[in-house]
Amino acid sequence: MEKVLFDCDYTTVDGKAVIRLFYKTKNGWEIERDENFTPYFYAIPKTDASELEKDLRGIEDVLKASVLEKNSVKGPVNVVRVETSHPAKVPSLREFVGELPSCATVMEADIPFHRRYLIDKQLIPMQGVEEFNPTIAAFDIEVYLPHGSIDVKRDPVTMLSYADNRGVSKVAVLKEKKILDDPRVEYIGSEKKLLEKLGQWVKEHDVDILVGYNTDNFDVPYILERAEINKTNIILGVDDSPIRLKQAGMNKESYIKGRQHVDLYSVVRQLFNIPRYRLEDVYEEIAGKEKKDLELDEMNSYWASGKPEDFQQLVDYSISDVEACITIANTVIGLHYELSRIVGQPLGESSRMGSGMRVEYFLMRKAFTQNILVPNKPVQGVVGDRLGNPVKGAFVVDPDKGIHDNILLFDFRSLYPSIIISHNVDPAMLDCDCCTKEEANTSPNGHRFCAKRKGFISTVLREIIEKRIEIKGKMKKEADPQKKKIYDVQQQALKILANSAYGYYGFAMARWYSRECAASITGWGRKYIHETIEDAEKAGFQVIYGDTDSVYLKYPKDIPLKEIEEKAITFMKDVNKKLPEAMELEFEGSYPRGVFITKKRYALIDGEGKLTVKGLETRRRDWAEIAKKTQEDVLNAILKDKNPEKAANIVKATIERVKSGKVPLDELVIHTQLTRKIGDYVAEGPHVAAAKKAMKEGGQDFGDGSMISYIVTSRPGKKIGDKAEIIENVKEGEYDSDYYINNQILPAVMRVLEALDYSEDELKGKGKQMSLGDW
DNA sequence: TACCAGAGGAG
DNA sequence: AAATCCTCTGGTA
Repeated sequence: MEKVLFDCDYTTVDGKAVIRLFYKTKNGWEIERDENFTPYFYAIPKTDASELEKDLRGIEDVLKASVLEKNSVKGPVNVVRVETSHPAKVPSLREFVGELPSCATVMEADIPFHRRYLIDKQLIPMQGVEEFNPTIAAFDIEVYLPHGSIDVKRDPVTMLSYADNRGVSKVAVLKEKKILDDPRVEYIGSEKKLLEKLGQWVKEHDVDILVGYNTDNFDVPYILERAEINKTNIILGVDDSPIRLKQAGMNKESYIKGRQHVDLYSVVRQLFNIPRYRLEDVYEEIAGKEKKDLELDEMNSYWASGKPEDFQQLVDYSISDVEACITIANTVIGLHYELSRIVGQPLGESSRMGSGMRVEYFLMRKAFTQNILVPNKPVQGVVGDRLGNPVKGAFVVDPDKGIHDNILLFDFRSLYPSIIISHNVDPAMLDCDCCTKEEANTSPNGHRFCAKRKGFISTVLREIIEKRIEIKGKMKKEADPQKKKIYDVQQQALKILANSAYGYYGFAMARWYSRECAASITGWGRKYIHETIEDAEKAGFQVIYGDTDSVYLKYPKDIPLKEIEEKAITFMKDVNKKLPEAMELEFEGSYPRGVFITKKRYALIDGEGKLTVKGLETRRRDWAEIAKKTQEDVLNAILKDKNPEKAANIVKATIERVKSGKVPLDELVIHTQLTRKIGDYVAEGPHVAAAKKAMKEGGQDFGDGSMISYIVTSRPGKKIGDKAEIIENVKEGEYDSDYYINNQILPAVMRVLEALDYSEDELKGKGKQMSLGDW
């Protein structure tokens, strides 16, 4: 690999767009230019393409108009390719062309120019980047906040920290005089110079990928505002351009030319399923250990005091943040190199895409190679119609509530992707003329898909799945752990893409949206799970539970486990014989014991004694830790120790502890997210009430998306909301014991204990004694 | 008691 | 800017 493509954009020279490609080579950055790529789109004729072509000739801004054939959903069509000189001219020109009497519509006029270039030239960013061993650096700012609130106009940046994957860690501070002997600290008297340090460091260390945590929405906007106040620029681009901030819906995105900026916050939110996404939470999830943390008032007093020991705390904290970012980057960046390659767009852009956009750019790239016309993005009214017309989803079995022993779990491997490729589920294959009713793949809801040709989307999905199998095979054989890791990341990326295909068909903003496809996929899914349940029952199994693509079974008679397993294998083989070739029911494992509460809420213990909990409070972030922990202990007592008495004692002891008033607030805090602006709530729950109070009294600002961490206090009030206060405003011990006993611990544990009634023989009558009154 | 809004999980 | 199904709480009438 001679060079790696990092970025693509265009500049304007004499009114003409010039593409720039940013390559990293062994000798540094190289910018290649292409002056010969012109913006274009397709005009679709009402009737005759040559008539439309004639109408287009001589129109101002039309450089060239030529008839050519493209493949549409309805088959080959003649279209007119319209070229113009500059991307900025496209919006007005496409409107004008679209209004011509001979023109039905325009297509592919809504693809950003630099992305269009990468697609048309089939260039792949990040190809071979691993061999280059790129320099990844993290940055972070601290602001001294003596006023308790943050005001970018008033409060300067006091610290700027930096760490990279070469072992450099340092921090620039807004203090003139040396305080510490720590060689990592640079003392800088002016904020202007402090801000400029970022650009100097990035250049000095020749950073390839700059990362941060929530840098899009905090650090970069803050730095840019402070830079403006200080009349300076934040030069980070390899062409010496400043970092650029873009409004993207509700959020901001920031981009650097050439070297790529990745905000790990958005990356991590997609990749990990954890209750909270603060930097320390994510670091703990990855590293398995806690990160140094400081409270806001500690930070303020340490900065104000200026004592060496206090200042050292600040330095350590600030550096621990950027070092944590490097740890996170090291674990997630490989997958994002791969996603950038699959999506075919620069890392900075692909890392900020959701699943829908990723699928779309992947499909657009494939469509180009097959001369397929890319459908337009839907207009607002169409999006509204799609949203107002949801697609029926999966089937969930009402569980046989209570305790069960010797449970077997089966599930369909990649159910939805395998349905798509097995039945050729593709918008272009819908209701074809070439197949009779009998010949076509007819979905349970009556949609017919061609059985003679193969759809473009169903085919690329098949290729993805086959590629993944091939890579997994190579991965297994590979001995070198580093190469193994790369294969693993490749197969993960393909899995992510394949699993997004169904969601994409039902995504209201999708170009290739297809209600018929989405409904057919879930329709087939429901059919297969229903048939599997029937077959299991016919084979003598009891179906305890099932959801979408999984079934939990048990054999009701008391026969040896070995015989049950044999019957299970026979059942599975029979099911698989009937299934299309790409589909497969797999045996996932067995569980000695489980308790099923309701749909999507149950717990299982495996052969090693490991507890799996689904949907119950233990798994929810909007329940207090004390309720979650007690529920988990009770589940273990029942499923692992088979000892309901122990469960009862756990609950009694916890309640005593709560009553004593000595439970730390950490175990009582409830985390609930604001999912809209505070003024937009019709119903005011406790978290909203707590947030409102804190905003009124403390001058804090909780916007859309903020996590509210509150305590139900012992303060007077009728509603729970009256007693709810954000944790920062509550003293230890100031909590409402009755609330935590009656509304947190008891509901959580009783849900589990009440299920015991279903197997009284095992409980030897003890279940009956455990009612709410006994406590 | 019945109903709604809201949150967050499962697959 | 991927989808739907589902349970449960707190507030209100």
